[in-house]
Amino acid sequence: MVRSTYERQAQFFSALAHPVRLSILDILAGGEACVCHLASLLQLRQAYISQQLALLKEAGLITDRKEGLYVYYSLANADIPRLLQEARSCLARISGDEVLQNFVPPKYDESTCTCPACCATRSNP
Amino acid sequence: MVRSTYERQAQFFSALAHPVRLSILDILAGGEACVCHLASLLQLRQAYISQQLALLKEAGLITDRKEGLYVYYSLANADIPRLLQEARSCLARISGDEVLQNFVPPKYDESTCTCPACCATRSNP
DNA sequence: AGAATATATTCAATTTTATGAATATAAAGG
DNA sequence: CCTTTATATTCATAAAATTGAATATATTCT
Repeated sequence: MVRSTYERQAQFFSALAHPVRLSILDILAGGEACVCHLASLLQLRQAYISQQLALLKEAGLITDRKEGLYVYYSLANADIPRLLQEARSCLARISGDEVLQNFVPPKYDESTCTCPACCATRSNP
Repeated sequence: MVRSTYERQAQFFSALAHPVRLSILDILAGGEACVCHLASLLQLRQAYISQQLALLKEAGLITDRKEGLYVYYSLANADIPRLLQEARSCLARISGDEVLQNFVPPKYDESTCTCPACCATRSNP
């Protein structure tokens, strides 16, 4: 029973153990986003983003909301960004890496996002 | 450069994404321990424990100290237990699991440890 | 030096994960 | 109804992680 608890914890960390998934979580920390938006910001194929989103959702880290053709994803819990930041601080101390210590999630330029949802919003202000 | 930062974070989480490694870290949170002690408490083969320790050390999570035949491992940083606890809380909230919310690392009965180091200490108080 | 013992490493086999490519699904609009 | 379009899924392959077995290393003791 203790063993299975550790297995769940390990699964949780596994879901976080991927650079693209971490990037997605950091973006979602700024608010919900649709698949095409994430694909545009990260410059990755839509199908690939969908795969990672499915995994994050399976892990319970994100939820989704449908609106017409779009599917908007958001963090399942508001504590997640704090956990990620704590982990980064911990890693920074462990490795003595100042860059990591002062790491802040990159600020993507939303105004140049080429995703359909963004483009539609821009033309209909 | 941001990409490589995310890769390092992912590697860090990967090191944590394993039930046995998490168990080891929880034990080390209570103080340093030698390989035979860990093997005895967790009832796993010595070679297997050594493998996991090597991985944790490579990830920078633990350090080691040699003393005679024994090698004592300890946490590389005092914040690690807190991070693990935060992660558990986060997972507990996400999954709504009360058991996990109130999870405390199991208390192993050190007095019945059959490892040579412990046995030697018991006979030489 | 040789034996005993705690720990580390290497190797191989299995399983899991990552990822690209292709395709399916579902909603909206004409 | 048919087309378009955003998203999801399936499949195949490559890469990586897991783990058992065997063996190597290093330290202590006689």
